[in-house]
Amino acid sequence: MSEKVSSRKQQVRAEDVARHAGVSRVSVSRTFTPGASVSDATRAKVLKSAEILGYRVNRLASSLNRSESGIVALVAAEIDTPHRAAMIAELSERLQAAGKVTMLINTSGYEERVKDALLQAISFRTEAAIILSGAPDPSLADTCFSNGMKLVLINREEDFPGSLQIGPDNRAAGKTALKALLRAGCKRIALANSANATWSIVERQKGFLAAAEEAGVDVLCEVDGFTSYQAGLELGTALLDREDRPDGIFCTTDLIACGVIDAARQRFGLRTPDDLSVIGFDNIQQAEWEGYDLTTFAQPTDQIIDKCLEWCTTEQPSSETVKLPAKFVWRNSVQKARVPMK
Amino acid sequence: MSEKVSSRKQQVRAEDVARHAGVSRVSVSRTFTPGASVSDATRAKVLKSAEILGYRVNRLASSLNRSESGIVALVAAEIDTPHRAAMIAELSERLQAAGKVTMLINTSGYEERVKDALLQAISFRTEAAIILSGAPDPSLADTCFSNGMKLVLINREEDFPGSLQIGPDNRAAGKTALKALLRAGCKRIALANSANATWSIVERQKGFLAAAEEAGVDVLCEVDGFTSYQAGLELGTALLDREDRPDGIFCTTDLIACGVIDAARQRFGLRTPDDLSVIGFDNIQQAEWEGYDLTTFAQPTDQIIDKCLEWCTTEQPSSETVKLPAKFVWRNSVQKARVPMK
DNA sequence: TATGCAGATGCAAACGTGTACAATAATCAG
DNA sequence: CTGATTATTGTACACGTTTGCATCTGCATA
Repeated sequence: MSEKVSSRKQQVRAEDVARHAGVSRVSVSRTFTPGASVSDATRAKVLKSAEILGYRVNRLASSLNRSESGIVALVAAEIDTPHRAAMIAELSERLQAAGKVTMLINTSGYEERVKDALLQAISFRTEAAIILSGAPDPSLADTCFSNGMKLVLINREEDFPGSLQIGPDNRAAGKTALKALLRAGCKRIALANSANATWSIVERQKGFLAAAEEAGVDVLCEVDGFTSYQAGLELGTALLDREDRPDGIFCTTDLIACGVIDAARQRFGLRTPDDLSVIGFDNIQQAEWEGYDLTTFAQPTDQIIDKCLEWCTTEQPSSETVKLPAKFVWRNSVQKARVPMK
Repeated sequence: MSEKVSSRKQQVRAEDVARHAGVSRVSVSRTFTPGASVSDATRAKVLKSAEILGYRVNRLASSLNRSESGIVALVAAEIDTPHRAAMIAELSERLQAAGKVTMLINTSGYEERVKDALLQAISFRTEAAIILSGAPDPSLADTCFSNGMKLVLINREEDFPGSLQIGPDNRAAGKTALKALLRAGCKRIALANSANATWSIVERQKGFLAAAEEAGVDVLCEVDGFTSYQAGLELGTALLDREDRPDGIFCTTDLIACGVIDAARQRFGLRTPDDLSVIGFDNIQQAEWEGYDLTTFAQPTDQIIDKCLEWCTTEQPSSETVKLPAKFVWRNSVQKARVPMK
């Protein structure tokens, strides 16, 4: 039937344009290839015919004999989380500006899905895969490399040869958080973290606890639930319900911090910063909201992305681990300093 | 130099696998093509060799002579906005489950970028483009169709032949919002909306105002800023600062509603629902947070996506406009009914 | 006029895969 | 054992590009 033919032939090819413009097929290709040699007259004819016929270069086909596909894979879980969403928004924006195309691969759920994601990326001959959550099997990474793909791990610092590992200096931030709480005069200091936390989130906890040990102060640790607002509510409730109620809490995530603040306000009638000092991490949009006004750490998103793009566009990039300082953002969820700096 | 060769030849091809397994190249192709005829012995050999060599079918190449690329474009602006992010998370998840691959195109900024986005989608022979914000030029849409691409417009109901237009029934929701405020006994009713609102958001406003006129009540209209929390803060401040301070506000967006509630609480010491009733729209995650506990409308996300996928996988789908009811979500930002239902 | 040169164009061969068709091997009924 | 049927494999071409090489044109230089 004719339907079969139409569903087969419906694409406009370079040859159609060539025939319409009365030039050879290669001239069409050259017209759309920057730096190729075509006369102005030919180019004009081609462009006009292409416009009329609605022709667009088939990048699937052109990727075949060019070495670059122009596609970059973004692998991430829980992409509706504020910080993750902001990261993806920025990354896709910048990739686009750099002439790349982003393929989004959602890996929420099983950890196994990172593997499937990378296999998919390989299938589409992605130039690079930027992994925002989780980490691949080393052998799988090798398969990526052997197919000419670059690998970026954000927020992972494990030893992973051949890739770029980049993220904030989580330990240093944890340390800074403790100092800030001490300087605010907090006497009973606590930490609220999720039991299902990412590697990088656990690093923040470690940095915080290490600094506490160094300073010789006890820290009340409450670890439970997921990295979510709801977990924050519960963690906050558990902490504030104690007899030795803490007066300073470091939350490993802004979402948790928001939950803790709401628990304090709605369930205990406590206010930040007067009754309770709270510090978060990520600087999500809600941290700026008037109801929270959260003192927190801003992820060095811009610098991370800068480095990402630069590394990915390098010809033969070498393995690299980059730790960038997270900027401490002073707002109003922590008591003004009572203890003077020495 | 050898580097040039390696950067050229580094991809593992079906032919390499064939040679390694001692079979013909087509047998490799058939092994990875569901339903093709290969003997178990051959398939086993091929799979083993493929595993060893790290071979993956090049989908760019296979898309050339199959008619389907498996790629679906997601076109959206401001993808770090809570509702948008949730939508993208769900969509990418479901597309993946349906065996599709999602290409994310960020169109924040100029309206013109929707055009570039679609041109890019055509270049990659995307099977469909799902547009979450903005609308394309009709002539451009035709180019899409002539290249065999399907078009879905979410949250647009303009007449757009050849595409699926789907979204919540915004007018009906506006109407429901007004009734709810009246039933709560509100005397001075207001509407808070952004001056840069989307088409669908304006529909909510129209529905609300139409219902008000029908009921013979005056509505205080405050329209300014962007569709953001900050705009909500300012709109709320402006409204609550008036002599005839409103006691019921419909916000066309949850983000605006959160801003209004915070303005009430932080700047005027007013609480919902006692001093003020507030209704939002979108049912973003923050609406559920204890500090807001916002009564709002849930977008029929699941049904929208169901319909999307079904329509996109239909062979020759016909133009269709679908309006789905938005579910009213009762929480605690609106006074309990003082006026009995009649 | 002959020589060289640069720009424009065409031919043919890739890129890596899927599939119609023909050819071969295996199976089975008689 | 023969012919018919089926399962498997191989050959050749198609998909829509880009690109190396060769050709051709026009033009300035010696």
